[in-house]
Amino acid sequence: MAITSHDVARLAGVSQPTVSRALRDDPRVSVATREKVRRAAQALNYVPSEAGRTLSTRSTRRIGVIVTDLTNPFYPHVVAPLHDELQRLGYRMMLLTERSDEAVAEEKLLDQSLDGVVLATATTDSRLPAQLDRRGMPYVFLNRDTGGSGDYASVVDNEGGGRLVADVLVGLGHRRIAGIFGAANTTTGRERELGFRLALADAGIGLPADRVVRGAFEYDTGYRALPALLEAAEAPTAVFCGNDVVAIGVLNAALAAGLRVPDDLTVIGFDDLPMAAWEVFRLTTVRHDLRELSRQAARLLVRRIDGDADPAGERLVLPTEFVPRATHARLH
Amino acid sequence: MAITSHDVARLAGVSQPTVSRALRDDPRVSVATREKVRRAAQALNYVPSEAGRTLSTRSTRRIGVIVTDLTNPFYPHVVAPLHDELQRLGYRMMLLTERSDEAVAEEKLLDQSLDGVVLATATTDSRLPAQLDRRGMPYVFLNRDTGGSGDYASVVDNEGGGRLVADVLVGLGHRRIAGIFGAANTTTGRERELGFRLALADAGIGLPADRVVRGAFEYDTGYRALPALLEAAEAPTAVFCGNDVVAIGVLNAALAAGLRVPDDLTVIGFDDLPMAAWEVFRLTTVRHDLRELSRQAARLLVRRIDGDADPAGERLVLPTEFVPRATHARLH
DNA sequence: CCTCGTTTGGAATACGTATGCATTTCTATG
DNA sequence: CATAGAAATGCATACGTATTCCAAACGAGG
Repeated sequence: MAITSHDVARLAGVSQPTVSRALRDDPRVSVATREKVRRAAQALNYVPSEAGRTLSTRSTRRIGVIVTDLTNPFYPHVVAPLHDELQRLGYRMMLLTERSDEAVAEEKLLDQSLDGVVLATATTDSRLPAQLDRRGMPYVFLNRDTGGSGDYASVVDNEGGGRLVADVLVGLGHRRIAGIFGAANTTTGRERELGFRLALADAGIGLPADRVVRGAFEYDTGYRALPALLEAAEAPTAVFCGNDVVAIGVLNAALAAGLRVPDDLTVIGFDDLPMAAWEVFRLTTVRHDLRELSRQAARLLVRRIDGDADPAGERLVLPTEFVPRATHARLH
Repeated sequence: MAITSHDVARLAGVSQPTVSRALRDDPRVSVATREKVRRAAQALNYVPSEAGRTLSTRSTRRIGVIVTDLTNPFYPHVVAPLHDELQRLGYRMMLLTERSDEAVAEEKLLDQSLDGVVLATATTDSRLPAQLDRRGMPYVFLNRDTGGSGDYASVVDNEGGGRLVADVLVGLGHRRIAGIFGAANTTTGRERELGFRLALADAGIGLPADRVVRGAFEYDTGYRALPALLEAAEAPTAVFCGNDVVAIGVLNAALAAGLRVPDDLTVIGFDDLPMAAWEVFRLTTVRHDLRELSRQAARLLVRRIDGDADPAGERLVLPTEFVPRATHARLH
């Protein structure tokens, strides 16, 4: 059923190696035969076998992208530019959507079917990076990393972003401030919390335990956290959320609870997903360049594969910017 | 760098074929040597080469899923159950996210690196199915198909769903009704429109051209369509949207235009994405079982690959159900 | 003690492509 | 016209795994 280069060779009246060379524009094959081979390949609808090529060249021109939950709107916005940039660099993207990092490691990453890996949902306790290191598989972190030195990573200035928000909230007069941060085993969660806490501390404001929630970067985290925060002795007047998806969960919970935003509650997100600008939300948030974050990761990985990256590791950090919309207000 | 079955064989003191057999639990290898080989493989962290196996067996146990725009929240909700079901069936999912169907065909689907394909974003004018047929590559349509007979498809009763909505709107007293349908080259768009029109016609209600918009199943389609519909001589009192994402665009546009939903305008979607239930939307819509739709597609494809499917084609149709929430109201 | 059948393992090879090396076919130059 | 050199193509082989076929070893029965 499948058509091989041998079939093309037979039809064109040349040898198989000549077909291989002709189709790859090897200068060693004459223009005449090149044309002849091309026509034969066209006629037979020949497509080179990926497996054969891989086995022969020991290179797949394919890069794996690990994402645990595509349902989270954040990731599609990462995956799309990643795909385009990788394609531009001559690689194909293979999206691996596993529930957990670990299941992925053994079977799929190390079977020589990938030239490199982008880790988009790394946790600080994952054993995956070590496994990849051991097998010499090039990889980069995207958005999250493990916080170790010597890593290759394209990340955001999370700490700076957290600081931005704290400064704004303090400037608006808020004192009873709550935080719904990301999971403690993610650097995005930790760094945003750190920056936020440090800037609050600079202003002499504390963040008591009953005004702090940590959880996955999901809608439900925000949706369920708000009622809990409101039950505290002194309800917060402002909430900083680990990302936009969590903030949107909070906004919906606020609506369910009959709270008006921003009059009764200021809500601030992180990421500035397209969704954040929707009229129903008009979410005040922290922006960073998600496209550039992804493109940078792609380029860094390819540099690493080519051996052109700094052997000591490279950590590319993108700046953040405060985006005022309609979910924050001065405390009255 | 890479460890092969030959390395394992050397360490275990057996031949390479024995390694292959031992790790695949071939009864022809004794329990003792099997254990010996296993330990050697373990010690070396051996992972079989995908390319080598593919070349030898001519089977990849890998299925491609074609989706054009992951940014559209509909698709992640299809991809996740698809991934799980395929995994359950012993296949790996490879997600192909190309802008257009055509770019995909030549290079990626026919290079013998896939055992089958799921088409989730087919258009009626796509040449891709014909190409796959020509090369004997098994495939199924998911959600959308091309409307041809002899196809293998897992779809929704779109026409019935369209009828449901029309009946409800008529029953609520609406007469000036608008439709924002999907693209004309998709069966989902066409069938929902057809069912809607037929049921309206049954009630003696027409659908004039200035109350009809067609466009991609995207947020922007709804967001931009509403202002246009409102400019008509007689503004509609109800809008049926081709899917939830479009409806959400309409809801945001309504908010921007100062229209109250459902008092000023009834809005109805299709799909019942999790997002539709969010408090900010509470979208009245048409539900179908997206998980089952995906699982069914996976099972159908695997049956087709195994040669167990009906050679005349199979078209599995899931029922729809009306989901009343808060975006519809009786005309007063 | 010989023979036959069974069990277990190895040798050889196929899968499809790419590439180093040998070979042929030109062209140009003496 | 002979020959060196360049250009073009073919031959042989490697890549890693799975499988077909064959050989060895072993035990049982006569």
